Amino acid sequence: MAWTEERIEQLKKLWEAGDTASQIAEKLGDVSRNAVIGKAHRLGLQARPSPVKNSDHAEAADHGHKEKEEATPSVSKNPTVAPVVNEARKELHKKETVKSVKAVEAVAPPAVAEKKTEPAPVIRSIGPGGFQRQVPGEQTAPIPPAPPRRLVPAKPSPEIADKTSLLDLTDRICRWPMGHPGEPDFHFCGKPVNPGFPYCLEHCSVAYQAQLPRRDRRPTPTIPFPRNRS
DNA sequence: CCCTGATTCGC
DNA sequence: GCGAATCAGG
Repeated sequence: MAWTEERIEQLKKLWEAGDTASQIAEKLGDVSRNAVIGKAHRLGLQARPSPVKNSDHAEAADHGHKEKEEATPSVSKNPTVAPVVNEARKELHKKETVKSVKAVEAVAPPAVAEKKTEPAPVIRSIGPGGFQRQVPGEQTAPIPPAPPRRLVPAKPSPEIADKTSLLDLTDRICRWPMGHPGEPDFHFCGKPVNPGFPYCLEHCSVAYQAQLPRRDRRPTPTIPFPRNRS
């Protein structure tokens, strides 16, 4: 049966009232306990005391502490190590039952003071003169800004130096693109233009071709519109 | 063995 | 998104 509006409402109410998942499942009918739990999680309902979740019980209830508890003081608190330990535990649980804890500890190294401090790579843009700009949320200037006395126009790299860039284009020089936009050596032809055209003679011959008679033309291939998958 | 909730993962 | 299967503690 589907999760209708009403049933979701009942689920929320009963779950927050403290009913167990199986009780809720029974009251709603036509759903399993697992379905109730799954739905509750998907709805984001608050997690309630689970027997599996809290493994801190070692420190709270000290009475009758077994060697199992003293062997694993706070391993499950370490987020980087805990999954490994749990995985290893699952593996071992099938074969040996209890005493495997020490073996597990051997498998998982004592977490040698992992990175406590995140590097937190801050991306800053570089202002003129090479000083680093602050990012919007930043409170203190990261680097003492020491701009140079005056700004010198950067020289183009030698590969590009004699190439015709976008800024060099006039209506008298050929603007036929050489290479592909975005590539470092992209530039324009730059030769004198064929008067009245935006390109030089050579590139005009490429750009403008005589119209063939209709019957000799190749049909324009149809590019299929890509299916919109979701 | 029952109970519990949490998590995983194929559908 | 759904929920059976599974995990794991009480």
